[in-house]
Amino acid sequence: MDPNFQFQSQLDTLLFDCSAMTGQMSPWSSFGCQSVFPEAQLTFTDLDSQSPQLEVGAEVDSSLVDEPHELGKRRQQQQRRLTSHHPYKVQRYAANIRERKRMLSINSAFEELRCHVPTFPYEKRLSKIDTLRLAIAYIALLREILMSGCDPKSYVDECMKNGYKNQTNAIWNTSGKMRVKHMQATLEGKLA
DNA sequence: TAGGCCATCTGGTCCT
DNA sequence: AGGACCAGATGGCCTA
Repeated sequence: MDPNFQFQSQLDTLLFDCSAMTGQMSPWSSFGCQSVFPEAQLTFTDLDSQSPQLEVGAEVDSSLVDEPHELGKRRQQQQRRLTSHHPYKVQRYAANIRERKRMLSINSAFEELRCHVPTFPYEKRLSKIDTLRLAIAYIALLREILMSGCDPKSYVDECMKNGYKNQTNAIWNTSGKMRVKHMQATLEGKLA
């Protein structure tokens, strides 16, 4: 069997599987967290069609030309890219797909994490770095509350009045005290 | 328009 | 050897 054809078949399978998995890339997806941002749920096929790389004018298998549906088009595109390619390019293309898949899974995890840190409904989407910093600060605050043994609400009240003792609280970035108020509301709602 | 954020590609390194 | 992971480079989009 032609190695290129075999490789293409494997890629087809991979891309198709990935399309089916859209929105379920993360091992945390069982949390049922819905992303508000559709771009975070791009399929690999979408990404594939956006890829500017490896556009080489090559022959297209005539047996694929008549395929009417999207899968046929995708196959044609892949066929164009993969046939008559240097083996290195084929390997590189496969590596790019794996890398995109890996990044998607990371982004999916970020989406899950965003769902677990307190933000305002009207607040703009947290960046990745803000998500990480806020998560760290949130965990630190929860730990402080646990260690203090105080009532969570009164602890947050105390923080509002006197400021924080712990320097990690300096990381409450973008919204400052407003975010603390939101935390307070969150704690009241969740711990009441 | 500059800066921030992001997706993607790429080559290097490490691991299995 | 092949895949996973990582970091640098690049270009697009958006916002102040």
